[in-house]
Amino acid sequence: MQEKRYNSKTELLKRSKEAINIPFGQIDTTGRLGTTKNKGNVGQMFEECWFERKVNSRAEADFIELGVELKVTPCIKNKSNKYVAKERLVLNIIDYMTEVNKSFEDSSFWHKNKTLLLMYYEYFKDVPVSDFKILETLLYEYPEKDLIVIKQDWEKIVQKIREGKAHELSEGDTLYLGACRKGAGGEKDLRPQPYNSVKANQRAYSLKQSYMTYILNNYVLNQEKEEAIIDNKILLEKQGFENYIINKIKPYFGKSQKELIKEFKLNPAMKNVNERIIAAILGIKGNIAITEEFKKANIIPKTIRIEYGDKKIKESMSFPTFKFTEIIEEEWEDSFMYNLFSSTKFMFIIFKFDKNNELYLDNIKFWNMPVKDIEEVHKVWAETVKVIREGVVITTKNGRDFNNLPGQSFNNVSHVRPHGQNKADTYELPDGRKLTKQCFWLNNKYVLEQVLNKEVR
DNA sequence: GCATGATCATGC
DNA sequence: GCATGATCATGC
Repeated sequence: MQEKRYNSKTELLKRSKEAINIPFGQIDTTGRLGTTKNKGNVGQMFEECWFERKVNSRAEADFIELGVELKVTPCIKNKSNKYVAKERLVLNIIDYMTEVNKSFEDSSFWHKNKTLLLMYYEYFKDVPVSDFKILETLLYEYPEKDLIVIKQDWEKIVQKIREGKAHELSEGDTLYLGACRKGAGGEKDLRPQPYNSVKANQRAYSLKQSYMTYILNNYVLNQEKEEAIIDNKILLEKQGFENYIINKIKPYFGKSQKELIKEFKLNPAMKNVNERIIAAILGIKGNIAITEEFKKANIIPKTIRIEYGDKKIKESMSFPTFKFTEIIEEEWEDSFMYNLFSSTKFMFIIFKFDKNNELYLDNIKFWNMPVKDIEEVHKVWAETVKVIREGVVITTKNGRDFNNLPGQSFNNVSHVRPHGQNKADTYELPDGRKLTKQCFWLNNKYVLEQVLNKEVR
């Protein structure tokens, strides 16, 4: 096959846009779509059938003459009928052995993925791929502000490999550019790393799902921009994202909640008053969670209140409820909980009680769950699925129902407990009975240990 | 005091 | 109407 050449990025972009709204089945002239389960086949089909290029696995960008990498990527409408990226965008596999000797500018990531031709298509469950259509396309180059963060993400990933910790890499370590697992994770997907004899899971660079959603909303669908926190690129470059935020809040450490409420003229009755305080300090009007940077990086703020003397945190930390009939259909690697803990960074807003029981702002800590603890959540998840499949055993004592889902004594990291509005707030079990909505919680002791960075058990 | 169940209150 | 953060209640 004679490969077609594209003379300019404009010509390439124009060609990509001509594919909008044409069902994939009409574009696929080589039968690539229906033949394999290879997830890459949509991209390969476009490369071959639409752009008339040979499919390859070079370290170079697909359109080598223009330095443009082609990515065909799915989006879906979420519950609120808004378009979101369906998944992270997986880029090239990280060769731990060679990447450590490179600088960002000559890294394999930058070499191949400097400019992306993004083609977003809408994905529908239970609909054949041949019916999918391209929604919109764009040539994407990282905005300067994002590139600062992406460089820092890359440094963080490579630093971990240099420390002999490639096996501890996690998507939650970084903000926009992640190191996501690639392959099933079994023995055959283990790769050598240069500074440790322990083999590490194969991982690939990826743009986080949250970042892909951001691109979709802001550059493809041209929706309204979110409020941004970062307003000083030079400081950001110098300090890094986390320290940039921490340093903005630091002058207020040690101030009492009362003082801060007064200073920022907040309504003390607001249930999220602690988060409002931090938002006010950062100079933003809306919620921290919906600012541009927090959405892009999938950072969830969580307020934590520690009893006097660092003794304990009263309550465990809750997460969204799950449907019993849905969780039993999940695979761990694609499960909600795995995705949550492997790709989310949390911003812990730490308040402490002093000896007069007065609450004061103590610290800010960015945290993501270490891989070994994600494995603990895996155990709780697996037990939960097992109990639901076998039929939840409910015993009633003094008018209270007790179930055999994994409780706090089952595991040091996480447990499952009710989380509904009342007893009538239920989901159906696979056998038709109804049970109060449940969710995963992080054990209060575990959270305390992570926040204080020491053993408390 | 802790584990576990239950439910309140606010805001979207 | 419901998700979510927060908190209370009970009994071992």
